Amino acid sequence: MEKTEFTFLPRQKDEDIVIHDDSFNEDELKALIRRMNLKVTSQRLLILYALCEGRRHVTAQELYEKVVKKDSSIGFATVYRFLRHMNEQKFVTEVRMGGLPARYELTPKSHHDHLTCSDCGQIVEFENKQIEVLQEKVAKQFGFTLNHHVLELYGICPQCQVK
Amino acid sequence: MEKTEFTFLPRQKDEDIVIHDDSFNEDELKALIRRMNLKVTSQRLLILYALCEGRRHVTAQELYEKVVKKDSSIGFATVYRFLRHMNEQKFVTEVRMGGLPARYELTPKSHHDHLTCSDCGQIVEFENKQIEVLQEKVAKQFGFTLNHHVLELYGICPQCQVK
DNA sequence: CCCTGAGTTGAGAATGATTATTATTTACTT
DNA sequence: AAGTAAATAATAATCATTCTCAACTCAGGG
Repeated sequence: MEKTEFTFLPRQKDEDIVIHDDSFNEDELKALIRRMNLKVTSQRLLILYALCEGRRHVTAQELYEKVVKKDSSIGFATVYRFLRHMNEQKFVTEVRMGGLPARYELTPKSHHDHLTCSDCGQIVEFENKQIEVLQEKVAKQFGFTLNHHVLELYGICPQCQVK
Repeated sequence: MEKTEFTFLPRQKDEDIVIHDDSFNEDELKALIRRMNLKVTSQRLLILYALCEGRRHVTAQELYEKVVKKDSSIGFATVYRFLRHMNEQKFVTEVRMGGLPARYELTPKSHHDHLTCSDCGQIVEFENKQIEVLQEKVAKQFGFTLNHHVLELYGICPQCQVK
């Protein structure tokens, strides 16, 4: 288990996370930023920190609001810019749904698909091997070699159904 | 081949389309609008006409520009409004890709997904009932009611594999 | 440790797609 | 034909995101 993996293993819930000083330490975050050929700044460290420790699938605004609490002088453009960089370099993945604001997650090591609530935007992740096998089958049927797919399910979540 | 099906059978290429006076006649378009519980107006007829005759997957702007040539007084809000109505009533389907403007197509009678060649862009449409059943299963598992999904497979087509 | 220049930042303006507002016009009902 | 509810054009508003740019800061060499 290598140390550097932590940044790519986002947690499911806030409560799951206990940050010991040596797990999200500055050096590791700095190395991560350098790997993207970017300069290390306090702002970027803060943003990364918030991303690692927070809930998955945040919008840029949510992330900005979180980060502003730690450093009230930070600008939202900085958050957008950094998210864009990280997305380009595949360190985060952008998820878009309808016309709603984009949501970001640290790119997971293992693939998963999304089930999104059309009403509140909540995203549930899932993995289904059977579906994946069938996809391979379809591709083969047309002589394609498959290398990537997007599966997004849209519906209404239990909470929104009540309303 | 029933007459009323034409509106739901978008064409692959512009060249495929020959509009004889009796195929997209006003009465049929009017009936279509009334089926949505909307009033028949010259603007809506024009928009519908442009949608039926044009290429698939147009943006609201493209459609507006097309329609404005026939009636220069038409407003773009009218196009957006009507597209929204038709989308709500499932007469057109909205497709969003990245942060790009939404694209619309007349809702095809039979649902299909896409298998796209990452190399040449060729698109193969397919349908797989088994996958759809599994999707319903996943949604139910999380308490969601499913109403729509996007499944896009990306790979290399047989022709491009040879190269 | 300081200099330098290239990269980064914050603030706010700009953009682009889409939606809301409103006064006016139009379609359908009686 | 007259009344009324809906639709329209024009334009303002909104919302997420990107751009601009002057001021600031990091990294690397002397």
